[in-house]
Amino acid sequence: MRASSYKEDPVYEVYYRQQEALVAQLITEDQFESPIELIGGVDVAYDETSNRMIGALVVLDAASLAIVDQAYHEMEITFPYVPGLFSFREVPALKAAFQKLTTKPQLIICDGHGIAHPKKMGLASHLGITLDLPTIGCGKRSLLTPWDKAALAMERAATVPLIWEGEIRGVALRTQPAIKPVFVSIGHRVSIETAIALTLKMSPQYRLPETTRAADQLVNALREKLLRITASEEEE
DNA sequence: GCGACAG
DNA sequence: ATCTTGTCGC
Repeated sequence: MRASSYKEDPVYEVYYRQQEALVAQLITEDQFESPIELIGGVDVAYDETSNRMIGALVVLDAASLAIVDQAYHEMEITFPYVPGLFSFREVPALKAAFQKLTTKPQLIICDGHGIAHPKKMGLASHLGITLDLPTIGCGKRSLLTPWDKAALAMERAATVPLIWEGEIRGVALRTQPAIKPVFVSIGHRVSIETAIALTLKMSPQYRLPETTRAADQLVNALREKLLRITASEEEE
């Protein structure tokens, strides 16, 4: 497991310094009231043509997986996609969506990493600290490559650690037998054990957690609506 | 020097 | 992320 180098673009210096300040507030152990019954999922969609984005947050009942509440926020895109600074792009819209919720979740599973990030400040950690809420990072691809693919057993719940600078920053986790794993890490105020257990609980049937799938569906429906509006304005 | 690089 | 045609399988 090679500890790859991580380059910081001097252009974004101020944001890297901000990440260092945020890491000081990071909590990597369970700190919440049990039981967790309401879990949130997030996703963001983009329309580069209109330079607008939609952040969505869906709240599910952890036992039934039923949707309890949902909210979204549309706004201008204000930050480019830069690997390592992803959270600065998505947090503003997600924070605004969170504030519109009637029923707040007790924890959020994010579409992106937590501390499985070169500076331990992926989207999940940044959002968790911003909202002061427990969060789990659950990405579709690892940012900390490479990982030991051959060591990951085929059965559901199999894991293999993601190592970075000699530390276990997260795990590759198979949520379904023989299916490509997801990459789970501590976001904020949860242990890795809790992060894995809740990710599995919320992924009874598909590769991705139901929270992520629900947020994904909402954001795609909203995006279609946004594109129709953008198109009709261009006709005028 | 080039590549790799969450969504 | 978004774009984008077909294709394989339950």
